[in-house]
Amino acid sequence: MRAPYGLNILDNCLTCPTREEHLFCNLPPAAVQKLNEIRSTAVYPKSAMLFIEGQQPRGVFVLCTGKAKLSTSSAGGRTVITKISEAGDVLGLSATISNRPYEVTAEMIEPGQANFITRDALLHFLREHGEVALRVAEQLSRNYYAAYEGIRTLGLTNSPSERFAKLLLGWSNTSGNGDPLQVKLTLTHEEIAEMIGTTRETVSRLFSQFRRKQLVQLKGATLIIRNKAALEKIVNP
Amino acid sequence: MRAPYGLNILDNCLTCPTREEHLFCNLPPAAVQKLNEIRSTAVYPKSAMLFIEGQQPRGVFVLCTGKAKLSTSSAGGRTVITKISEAGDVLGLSATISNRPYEVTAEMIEPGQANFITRDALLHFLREHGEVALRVAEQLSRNYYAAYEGIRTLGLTNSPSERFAKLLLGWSNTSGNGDPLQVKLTLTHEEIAEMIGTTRETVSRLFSQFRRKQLVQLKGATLIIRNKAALEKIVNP
DNA sequence: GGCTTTTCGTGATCCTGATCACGGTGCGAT
DNA sequence: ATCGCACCGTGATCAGGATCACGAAAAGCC
Repeated sequence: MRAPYGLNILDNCLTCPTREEHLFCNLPPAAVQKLNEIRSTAVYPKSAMLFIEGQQPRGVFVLCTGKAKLSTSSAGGRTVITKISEAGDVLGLSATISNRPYEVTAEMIEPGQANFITRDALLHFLREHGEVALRVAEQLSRNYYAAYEGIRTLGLTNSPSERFAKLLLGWSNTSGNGDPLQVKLTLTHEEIAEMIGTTRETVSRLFSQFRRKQLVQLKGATLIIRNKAALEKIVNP
Repeated sequence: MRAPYGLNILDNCLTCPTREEHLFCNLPPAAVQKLNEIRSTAVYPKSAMLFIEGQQPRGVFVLCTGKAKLSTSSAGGRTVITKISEAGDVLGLSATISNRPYEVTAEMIEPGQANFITRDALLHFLREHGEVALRVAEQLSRNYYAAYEGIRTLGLTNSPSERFAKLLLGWSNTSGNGDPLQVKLTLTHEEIAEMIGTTRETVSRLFSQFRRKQLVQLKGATLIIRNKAALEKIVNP
């Protein structure tokens, strides 16, 4: 089955290859079956908006493939990216549960597919499947932890270089492969800047600086971590 | 009934004066009754620690009276205060639900009473009272929102004066009385600094500066907001 | 009431990162 | 090919806070 943007469409949650790993995916078959019925699915191009900060919550999106960035902006045009979401992530959960406006904007940065579940259907489903409600609470707790991690990096370390090093290390842990550690870069400097609360120029300079110090090396869109220990020392001086 | 530190002890959730307002308090009588049975209560002096960041979660605390500050620290000794909790707040909820270490330290800054519910008892209670589990999810969502608000202020406004003005306005909205708006100051400059991610000295200077500009006025421990509009202009320039 | 301890006010210095500015590079569209 | 556009690299400048330092004021404590 083919879709726009050269993607395969996943048309059944029960046979989804990443089913085991995530909330709403790793559930008793009966529940997944039910989910499979109440969801609708769509494929989104790059820079499509799933929802926008401040909108009334329509429901949740379960990202099946692709990547999305979650961000929040100020009136002054400043933006913070709070998370890069990947396959399996549930977007808009807290807003939908609590019926408050979406607290972030979700924008695709790599094209992909997402399932949508309306608020009503979700609440109805949760009431029928009490065991899943607790899972939701756990997921919300995890989100909360992640948010806290954000607060810490933004609040406890007010030097961009520290935050930058921390970000690189985070990447090397989650998506890093092999030794030397390689990470594929998908974000622009601008976006990186928005993740660590600084400016595009500073990110550029940090890259240069880290390259000069042999901490990292750049091969096209691939970042190679050359001196992990030194990076860790920057984070915890 | 009298307790140490000159406080009255509240010995029954059903007759608690703030029962109406908060999670775990505003519940069907049967549920409150049950809660009343599984909780234990204690009175804490100033600077008592309810729990410490990184500890395995023992359970949740429901603050009945007094105030507590929630903070998180880095290895480098830097500290951020993420919230000042007041009567009715539930502390340690997300850690307890998800069984991860407490993500913050909770320290009393005004003596008060707190009920404690062990993790096991809470989970058992939630499984018996399914309707409360959703309430918990809602509460977690609210916490999450609050955390987001923190990220925004720390990430979107990197000028201490902006954050300071924002903090003052926040105070005037929640605890402000009368016109001119009066707010009782209970935090030290150091603590204020930890709330807005700056240093003690900068907070001192900001107070002076705001006083010189007639934005606020200080009468002992009482802060009077003289020019709310100007403060708002600092926040949204 | 005197003692220690915490908290506050403010000056002087220094340095980092924001901001502005401009040219280079790479890539997709036509 | 080449035009256009988004992205990147780097220099120059500048201000706002962090940091250090010290004394004054206020708040607990016998």
